[in-house]
Amino acid sequence: MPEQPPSGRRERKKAATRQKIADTALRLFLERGYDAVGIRDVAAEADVAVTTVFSHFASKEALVFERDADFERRLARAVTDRAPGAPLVPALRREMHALVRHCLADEAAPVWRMIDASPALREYEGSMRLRHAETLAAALAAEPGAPRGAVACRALARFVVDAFALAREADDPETAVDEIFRMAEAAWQAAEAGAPVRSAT
Amino acid sequence: MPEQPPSGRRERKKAATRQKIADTALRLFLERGYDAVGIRDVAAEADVAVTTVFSHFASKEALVFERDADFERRLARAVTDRAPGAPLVPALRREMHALVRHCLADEAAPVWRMIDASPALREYEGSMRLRHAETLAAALAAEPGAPRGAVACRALARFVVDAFALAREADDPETAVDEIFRMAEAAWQAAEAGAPVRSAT
DNA sequence: TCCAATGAGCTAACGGTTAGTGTTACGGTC
DNA sequence: GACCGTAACACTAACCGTTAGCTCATTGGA
Repeated sequence: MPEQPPSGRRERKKAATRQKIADTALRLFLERGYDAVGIRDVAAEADVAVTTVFSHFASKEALVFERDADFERRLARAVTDRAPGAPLVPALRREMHALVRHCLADEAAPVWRMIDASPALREYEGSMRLRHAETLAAALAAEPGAPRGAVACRALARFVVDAFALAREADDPETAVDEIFRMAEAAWQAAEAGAPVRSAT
Repeated sequence: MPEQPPSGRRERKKAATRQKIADTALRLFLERGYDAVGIRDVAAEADVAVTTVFSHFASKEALVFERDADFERRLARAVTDRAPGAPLVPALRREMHALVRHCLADEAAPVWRMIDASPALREYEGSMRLRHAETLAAALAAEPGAPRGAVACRALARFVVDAFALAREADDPETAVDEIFRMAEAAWQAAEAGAPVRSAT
């Protein structure tokens, strides 16, 4: 395990720089609008070089979604860390309720308004969620009880992350989550019934 | 109907220019690789100005997906133009089979290989399909028989376009389409049963 | 103490995209 | 058949996100 050696000031400084960049960027974006702020503005305001920004974040859009690795982790854990024998889909539904509430009611509202206003950010979020769906699909495929095919797992995973996007835009997000998960539950059962995963003769 | 007036040379020339740009671009992309060809190369080879390229196509990626408005239309028509009383989901399934076959077996193979090789193109395809899903959702919502809520329509629509992406990547695309549409059928029925669309007392 | 690693910086560019400004050629109208 | 508005196209010159290539300096370990 050659992993912990650089444990000290170095790491702290790096993390501090990263945080400073992210905070500055978000502040500027909210103050002046995402499109009206350039990377060079962010770098200048955070007092770092442009290249430093890109050494911490892969793209301008990534500055906005700095915290969204949580989303990925929480969905996967809702599957893997649930009580033994607990049903799968309801566990995902509960987690999704929490995620939607979290991003919808919070002080996070201005951020989401900004995202909705920018096509670039919406597009970025879309492909980010797709990556999240693949992670979830992997977790589903690793489920011991009642295994479906890989395709069914990926389909359900996409359905679940789609639920997030749809609920966020719905008039009544809570109801929308429940509605979509009724569909997800049915789809998941149909995948079990219909595709015996080539193990039965 | 203020729509047909400019029917003449003007339109033909415009269409010809557009086609020449698209053909040139696709040829260059396939010859040298998508990333190795710049917009300036395309413009020069098609003997037009760079700004002309962008007056016909919204982005570099759009040059590759020139023909994919078909996809959107065919899905929507599979819903609206089917025989009266014919079941919805099987009609979509048949159309999806045709679409997958069309893009998979054809001489279109090199194009799809190119798309799969480029993150930019994959991302672009993703958000394009999302737009297609919205069109399909609108068609579903306009269905007279057994209306579901808008959320259910959007959810099914996304499920259907996701089917395309998943089938294209699956080992056995035909079987994958069938598998996913078994799930879709179940989901659609669950949406009917569960959400009475606030018309029953 | 010296070294290797690595974070951060600078300069300069590349490539997609857009404003701004003309210039033509077409199509409909008198 | 001359006339005018429109829209396609061209050209220049940039803007902006992103990257390459290189150097500097701090840090942690030998």
